[in-house]
Amino acid sequence: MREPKYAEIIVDIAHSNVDKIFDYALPEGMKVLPGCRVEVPFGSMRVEGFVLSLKEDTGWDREKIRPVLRVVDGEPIFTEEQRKLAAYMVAQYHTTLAFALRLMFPAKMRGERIREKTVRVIFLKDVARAEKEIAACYTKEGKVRAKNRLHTLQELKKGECPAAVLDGPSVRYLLKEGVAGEKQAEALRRPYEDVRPAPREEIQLSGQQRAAVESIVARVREKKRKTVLLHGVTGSGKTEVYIECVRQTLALSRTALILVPEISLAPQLFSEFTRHFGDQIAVFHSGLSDGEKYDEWRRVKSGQARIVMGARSAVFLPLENLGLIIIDEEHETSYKAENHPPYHAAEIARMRSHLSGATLVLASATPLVEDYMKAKLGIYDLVRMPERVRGLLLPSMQIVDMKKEFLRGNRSLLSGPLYRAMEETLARGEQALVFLNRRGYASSVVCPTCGHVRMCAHCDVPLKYHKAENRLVCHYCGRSLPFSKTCPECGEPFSKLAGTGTEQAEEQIRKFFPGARTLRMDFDTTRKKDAHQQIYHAFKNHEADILIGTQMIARGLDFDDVTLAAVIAADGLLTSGDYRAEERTFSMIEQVGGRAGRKKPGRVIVQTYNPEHYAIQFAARHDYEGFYNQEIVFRKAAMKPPFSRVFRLVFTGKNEEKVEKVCRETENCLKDMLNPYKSAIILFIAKEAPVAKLDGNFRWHILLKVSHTKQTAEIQQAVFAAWERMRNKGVTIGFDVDPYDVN
DNA sequence: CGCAGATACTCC
DNA sequence: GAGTATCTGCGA
Repeated sequence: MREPKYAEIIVDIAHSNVDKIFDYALPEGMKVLPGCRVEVPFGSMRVEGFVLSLKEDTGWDREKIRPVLRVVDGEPIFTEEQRKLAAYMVAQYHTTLAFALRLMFPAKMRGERIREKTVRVIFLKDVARAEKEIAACYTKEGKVRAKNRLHTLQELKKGECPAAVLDGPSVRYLLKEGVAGEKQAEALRRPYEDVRPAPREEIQLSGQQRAAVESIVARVREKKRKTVLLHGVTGSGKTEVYIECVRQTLALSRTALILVPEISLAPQLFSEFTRHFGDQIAVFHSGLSDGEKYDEWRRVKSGQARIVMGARSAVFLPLENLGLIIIDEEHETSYKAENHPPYHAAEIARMRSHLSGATLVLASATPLVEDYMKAKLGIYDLVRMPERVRGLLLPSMQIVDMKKEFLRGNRSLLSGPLYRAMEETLARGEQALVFLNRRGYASSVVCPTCGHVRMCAHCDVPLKYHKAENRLVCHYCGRSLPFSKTCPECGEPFSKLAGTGTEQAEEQIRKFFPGARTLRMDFDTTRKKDAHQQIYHAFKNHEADILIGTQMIARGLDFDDVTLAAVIAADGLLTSGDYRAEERTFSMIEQVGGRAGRKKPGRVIVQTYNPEHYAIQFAARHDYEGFYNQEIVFRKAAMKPPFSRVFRLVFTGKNEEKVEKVCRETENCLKDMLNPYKSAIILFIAKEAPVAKLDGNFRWHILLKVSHTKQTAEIQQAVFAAWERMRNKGVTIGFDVDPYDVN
């Protein structure tokens, strides 16, 4: 075969103007493969580009062809599978190929802003002389007279050693004498170095767990491209099932990917995996340092790591010969990216499973209704684990009507039943978990005279009061200002705090139970690195009796002594306006409740102003099936997803009139284009966004709800066309499909 | 006509 | 993304 002379290249500029293939000439002798990056001249610039393929000839005018200047990567940095994934995203989310390819490797690799870390390593060159040197470290009487040198020699006898941990003068001496040599060696930056494999115990699987493993592994073996929905109640032992499935997948010489909502919130899942698989695991999430990301990526790329555990972004890692993808807590919202592009990790995983023949497992105690529907329709295979391990029962649930509490004159956070339950729990020396989905001390500050609510100067949202700092904080842009009681509108010297957050909840609980030790886990107490882990371990070791927290205490945490879990305000999510509100309420109660009674019988108390609400009622009975049957009827009646699809365009900019103008123009433009699809359109509105201003930017949006028909894809293309036509007018336009958040 | 600002096209 | 060519509106 003749040498290829030309390369097809995508320049690394994320702009639709240049989102096409460019041909470049390969200078004689230049070695490059598809998947490598190269540097090329582009107009008056020099840019990085991705080589898509090589060819012997070009259809372009030879005069116009310019040469590749330099090869950036000796080896491809993305696989064929990843290229197809990127192409899939271009079609689904109307992004550019360059942008999609950037998701496939750590961002700092662009422009070669990160490199391998090397350390100076010292090793023994002359073992015989080293022995002599060791002998010389002792006096005739056998006393040590050169302690540092002796220690250095003894360390080196065990094997080569980084210079940084040895005594400098001794090393210099040994090098000068030719006893030791030095070299540069690569050092991998590893996250969680402290979590090391421990002797592993044999896993004893229950019958239910064994059945689940067998049906999943059978699909891995057959390379059956069918998604499995693993519906296992909280405490049904999913971790052991994952480990056993991964073990058998590795035994089939294939690799495994485990996605978790947030790695810091899955500490025991991670440590269990490390215990079993040690260095074969790579960890990947946005919290890693750039160096760690780069090195973990390379460990995956090189095949050193055959298991990946990571958050959403890990779905793009270059695992070859993928056999199994597990999405843990598949109902979690963190799997959805909101933009750039607005992908859902499960969608990408499904595509990967299709491309690689890997088995995709979606696991949850409370699956998304759209996924459960697919299981019911036979599109997914359903595997159930309805029982808790060790014969434990699901905790008993009690609903408390807060309207009645209010009428009785109880204005505090804790209802009578919850107060008594906490009292009993503490008396038994057990632990309680209190969930409240609002952080800070108070959720708004109101003037009792004129009714003025303190707002953020940059966002259209009320400020929250944080007592510890005595400041008003915006939970959207993060800005804060010192708190003053005086109303800035009317000068009234007092103000009223409304709405209880976790900070105040902790304060109230401390007042009620002065002897109890409390811990709080929310955004504010977990800002520091490893703070999650610290609070988790402190509570697990029973260094506190009550844990108060937001969302983050609802997920996969495992505490043996927790026998009471409380949901303070179950209505919090019901009023969010999101079409998933009911589903999220159900799953939140089930998840929080699932923290109770994992080793001994537990109970759950749910406080609400809507005790009759079906989401709360079904959760109280642990009846997912019942909830699903009701919810799917409502979804269908209201034509909500999965019976429809929602497209959203968000317009943001500093100039209020311009934002509105561009939004209205887009609306008109779309109106014409959507004419042929009138019958499929359920909702089409263009208006100011619910949060009309964010971080100084004004916001408008277009919501388009379309029934699921064959035309959905065409309508999506029309939305993309309108988006394309309206861009570059000084207003940023964001796009989202089936948004989780329409604020 | 002259000029500025918006818009369109090119880059292998 | 940056540089350049082309169009459009408007005062003179």
